Amino acid sequence: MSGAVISDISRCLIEIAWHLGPKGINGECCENLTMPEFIALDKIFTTPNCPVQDVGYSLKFTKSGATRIVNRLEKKGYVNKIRSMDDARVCCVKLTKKGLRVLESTDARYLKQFEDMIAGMPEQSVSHVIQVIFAMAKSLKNGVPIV
Amino acid sequence: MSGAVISDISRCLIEIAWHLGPKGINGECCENLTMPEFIALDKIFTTPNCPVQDVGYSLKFTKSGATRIVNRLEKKGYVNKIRSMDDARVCCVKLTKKGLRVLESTDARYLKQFEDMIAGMPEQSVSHVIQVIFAMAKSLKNGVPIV
DNA sequence: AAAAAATAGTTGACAGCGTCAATCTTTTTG
DNA sequence: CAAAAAGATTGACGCTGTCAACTATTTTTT
Repeated sequence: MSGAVISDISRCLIEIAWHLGPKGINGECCENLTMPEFIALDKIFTTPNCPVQDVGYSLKFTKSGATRIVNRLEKKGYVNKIRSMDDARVCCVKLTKKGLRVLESTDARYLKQFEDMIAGMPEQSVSHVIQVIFAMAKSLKNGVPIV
Repeated sequence: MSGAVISDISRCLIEIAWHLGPKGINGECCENLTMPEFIALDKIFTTPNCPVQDVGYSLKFTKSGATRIVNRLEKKGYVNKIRSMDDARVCCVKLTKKGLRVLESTDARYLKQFEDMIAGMPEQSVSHVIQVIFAMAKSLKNGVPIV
């Protein structure tokens, strides 16, 4: 790979991250959720008896950051915290009905963005793009944390 | 497209944005630059006599946000502001040597990330993935601003 | 079994960041 | 020339995550 291609790849990745992610500090991704809040909600949804810290792990936040984001979600009515029966140090975070609803119904923004993006790249076949996106997401999710 | 695929696509896009982007509020993307700062620097690099507001446009910041980020870059020694000869209202922002250097030498993190990502998706051909990434970035960059 | 260490979570102080609205300066318009 | 518009800046503000200290509970040591 030539130097030019390398820096182009960097720029492209940054471009993708920036446009797909929240803009500015108050960028909302859906309803009144920021992107980290959405990710937290999804983590809570997919983790049975999710401890507060697990939310932090999936966001790469410190444990106090985890507490704060969970508290924010609780204040917004999307989750509840319940002391674990097995270990009284642990708080199990659970989605409320409202949280489940917002999670299930807020793919709209990203789908729209996907459609706009696809519309701008007619030379690519949709199913190819979807394949690559799926593979990228899977690889990034499982990958070693970035230094 | 089925509902499941739609929500999968949303999750994937969020995953990609999150892992490629800065984590947490102080997420740095390279040296001591945040991702918006890097984008600003790149914009300044590619725009002759770049006015402060242009930086804001490319980041979708307000003009005061633009002032703030340019000031931050100036404080870090990456850019200089010079009053325009043609129009004294305008500040031309220019890269310093240090700014040019950081811009030229900080593709490493993203390249590493790209390589890690590629390594995690062996079923995809590298050139194919690069094609899709380029097309995605181009489409997102030119696309209509996201609501 | 008591003491020590580890673990989960919380909180106050703090700093970074972008917005808003007001303001200043310079340029353009009518 | 007066009024409006445009570029940039600034103070106040709110949101967000970190750090370090602290509480409470559980596990390990001895």
